[in-house]
Amino acid sequence: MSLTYIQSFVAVAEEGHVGRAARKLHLTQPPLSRHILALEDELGTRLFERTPRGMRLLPAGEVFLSHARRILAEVDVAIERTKGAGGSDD
Amino acid sequence: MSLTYIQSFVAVAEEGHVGRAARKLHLTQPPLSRHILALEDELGTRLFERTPRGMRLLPAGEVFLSHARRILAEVDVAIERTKGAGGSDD
DNA sequence: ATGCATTACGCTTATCGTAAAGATG
DNA sequence: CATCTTTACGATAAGCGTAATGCAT
Repeated sequence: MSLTYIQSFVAVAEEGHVGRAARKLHLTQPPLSRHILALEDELGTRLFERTPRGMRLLPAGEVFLSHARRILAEVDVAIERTKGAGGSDD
Repeated sequence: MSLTYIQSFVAVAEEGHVGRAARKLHLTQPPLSRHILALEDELGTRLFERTPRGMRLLPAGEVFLSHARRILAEVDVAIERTKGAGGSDD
């Protein structure tokens, strides 16, 4: 599991489209598509349904999405608060 | 930021010793030491005090530790629940 | 000298981007 | 055939381990 892949997943979930999510992440489609596939492989389940219009969340994907957002938010908080705690030591 | 580095940090914090933490993680000292240095660099603050006996948490390190544990626990929950949600689809 | 952490350095593995290929309306 | 995602493949970058170095008792 990797935070990069989690960020990729959230972007694709929000855009519903690998191409648009890739631009948002300053990345090209292939690596982003691989992130999703790797995540699905690691979790042992499909997260998106592939449609001609793009990517649509499956139930397992929605479950993962809520956790993914929480994880990323928690990481942001961890960074911010740790920087705050150490700022006076430098 | 990387989940691997966060796991490394928690191991070193718990062992107070890079060598022991490395064995616990099935790794050697140098990469583990680099994980900690990279984390400190990214956070812009020292997380450990280096003593002749090993590594001792600084205040900023203790702040980061509590968040780190929460992040790793949340990741575990995310995996478990997503697998559970998708298990019937396969 | 001992017991730590860190730095140097060569190698392996992971990840990227361009280009080509599948798949579906 | 148009619009997506995915696979191939060559190149770059990240990460590991052994060995050497630094630092403090």
